[in-house]
Amino acid sequence: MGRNRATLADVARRAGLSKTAASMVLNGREGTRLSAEAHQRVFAAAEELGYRPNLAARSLRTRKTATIAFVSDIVATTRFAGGLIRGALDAARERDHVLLITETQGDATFEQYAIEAMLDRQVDGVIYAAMATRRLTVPPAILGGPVVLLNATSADGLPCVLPDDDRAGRSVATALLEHGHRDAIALIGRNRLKEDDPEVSLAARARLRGIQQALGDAGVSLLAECFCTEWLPEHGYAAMRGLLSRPSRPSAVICMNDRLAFGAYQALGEAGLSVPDDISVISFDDDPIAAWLRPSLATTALPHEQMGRRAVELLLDGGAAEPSLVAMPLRRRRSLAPPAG
Amino acid sequence: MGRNRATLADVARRAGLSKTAASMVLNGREGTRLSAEAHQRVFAAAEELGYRPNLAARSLRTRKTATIAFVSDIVATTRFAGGLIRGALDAARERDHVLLITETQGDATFEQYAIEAMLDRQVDGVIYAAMATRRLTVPPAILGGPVVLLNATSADGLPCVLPDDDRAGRSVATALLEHGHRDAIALIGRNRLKEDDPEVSLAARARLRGIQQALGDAGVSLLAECFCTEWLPEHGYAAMRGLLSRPSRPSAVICMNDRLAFGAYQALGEAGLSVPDDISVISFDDDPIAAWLRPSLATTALPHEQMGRRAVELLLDGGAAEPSLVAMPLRRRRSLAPPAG
DNA sequence: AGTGGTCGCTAAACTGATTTAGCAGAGCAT
DNA sequence: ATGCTCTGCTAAATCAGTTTAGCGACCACT
Repeated sequence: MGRNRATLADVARRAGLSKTAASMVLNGREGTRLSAEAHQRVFAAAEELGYRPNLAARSLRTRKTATIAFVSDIVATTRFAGGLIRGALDAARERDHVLLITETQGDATFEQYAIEAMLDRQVDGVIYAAMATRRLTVPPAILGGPVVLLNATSADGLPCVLPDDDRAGRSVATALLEHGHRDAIALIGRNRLKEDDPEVSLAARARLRGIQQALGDAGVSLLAECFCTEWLPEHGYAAMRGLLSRPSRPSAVICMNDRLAFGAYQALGEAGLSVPDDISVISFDDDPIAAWLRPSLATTALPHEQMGRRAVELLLDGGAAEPSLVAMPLRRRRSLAPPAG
Repeated sequence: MGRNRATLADVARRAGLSKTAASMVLNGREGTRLSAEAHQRVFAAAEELGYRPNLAARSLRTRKTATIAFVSDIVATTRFAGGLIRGALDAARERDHVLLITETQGDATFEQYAIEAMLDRQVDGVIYAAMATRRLTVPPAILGGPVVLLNATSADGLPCVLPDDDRAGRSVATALLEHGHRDAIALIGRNRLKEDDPEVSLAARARLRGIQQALGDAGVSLLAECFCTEWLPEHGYAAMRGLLSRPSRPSAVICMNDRLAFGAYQALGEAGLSVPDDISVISFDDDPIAAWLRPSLATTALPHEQMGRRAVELLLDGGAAEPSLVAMPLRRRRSLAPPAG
């Protein structure tokens, strides 16, 4: 790999100048008194030789590697992670940086190992990402340099990037109100653990609060709230069946995420009910399935790409200490309609 | 990041030995004549100082970085990619290596840039991954060192890792035969472009061939074959509606991937037909939705994790030149039953 | 003539590791 | 006493850059 690469010494020799001169010219150093002709010769020589600096050698002296560590618990390899990484990659590329990615799988030994491996490679900073939006404790080893938390916060007040779940909750509730739903709105996906323990989730509480605020402002209260032990399709299915067995059927349902909504759709389909004519459905995340469902599912998108991008920007360009909240856009789709009758 | 790290010189000084001695001891060099006591002192000093070698410095000398480039067109950030990366990460970790990940988004300029960025960092080798299993042309820049193609082949005969779609096709067909389906099996997802142009897809042709062979061996031929311009839910939906409008209804349907099957489920649900009592369904990929569908969808899993792992093994441990085929396990689920009546 | 400043450039130190070449001392045979 | 080998260790070169310190030539001014 990369054998036979021309070195700075080669360039200097060809240009008939010293390594010093070549280095300064190629780095565009101000204030050197090298002649225009010297500049020409160096650029020409570099061009002819296809010179590219050896970054290992450079970083040995400068202590900069133009490399960022992206450490995540498990985010790197899930469907939710794609956007985070893509946004980070894009922003990194724009700044001539590159990403060293690892995953700890929630294992402390792996984490320790991963962080050491990154630090040994002299990364310029660390992005520490979590799959579920939550509060976590940052391993002390990475506190020696720049760190940004992605989809997470910590007690240390480190810079962090979070989705604006609170506002998303309000958008979702407001969308239903706008369609005329009022006193027959049900909620699927209440979960004490997620709501009460910030180390488990920050999203559940924020989404719930947003929903409650928007409904409260409109003088509306929820018809029913279903608790779910997990936010998976099967739980949404069970919850929806529960709702349908009650005397008063809801006109609209808010699901705490799209997978619950997927399960809810299944239950509605089996019951012979139509979305949105009988019941409107709206949720959170904008999982790919949301657009595939029939009818397509209205939801608020987790702005993964924006978040990944923001994390890199915060890390390299510096930024505010308070949490950087990224808006979750509402995707208006076919699952919304005014209440029947 | 990593300021104040102890250097080898620090360790040597503390041990009362030369850098040479310290280096040799810490690298476990055979044949040095350093005393047992010298070994002790070096290890103790390294331990006390928390010494970790600076890999930039080491690689300057050794031309090894213990870093692998993972370059993909778009795989890194899609739901399908997770496993590839995870497998690669695991195998890399086991060999004390780390992954530098980039995505080209199919853009030649980005690709050029990404590859240069990796080579500038002296990576030990490149894994070049594609989202769709296909044949591609490798950029010449990476041919200077070890390369492994992941989910792709090339005309250059480079080592590559592919899913065994042919065998998966046979598994799928065989599973239906085992359930007693014979002359009423339909296929959804024929696509000339995918089948005929290896630069678009290798999977379509291989899956089809596997299916045809297994059915042919049993003396069975397909009841119907539906062509789809893409392999998305909407196309599966349309194809299934088409099938149901024909005089003879199939007893089982093979879908070329799970997204098509998802669409087919939707059409079946609307038509009031039951899976698997009225029609069995089986497909390919083992997308997460396959397990979430009701009833759960039988499918053959793309062995992403295994593939990513294999790529790293091939790259670092060397291996056969012929394509390394990874088996696609059959996931037997609820969507299979004997034909009705 | 001597002094000082600017211009255009370079030698050498430095980064932190690995590796080559070789030195000092002990033991042994001649 | 000399030469030889073996043991246990080290000095210095090397990798490919960046950076510091400063050199020689030329000019202007007193």
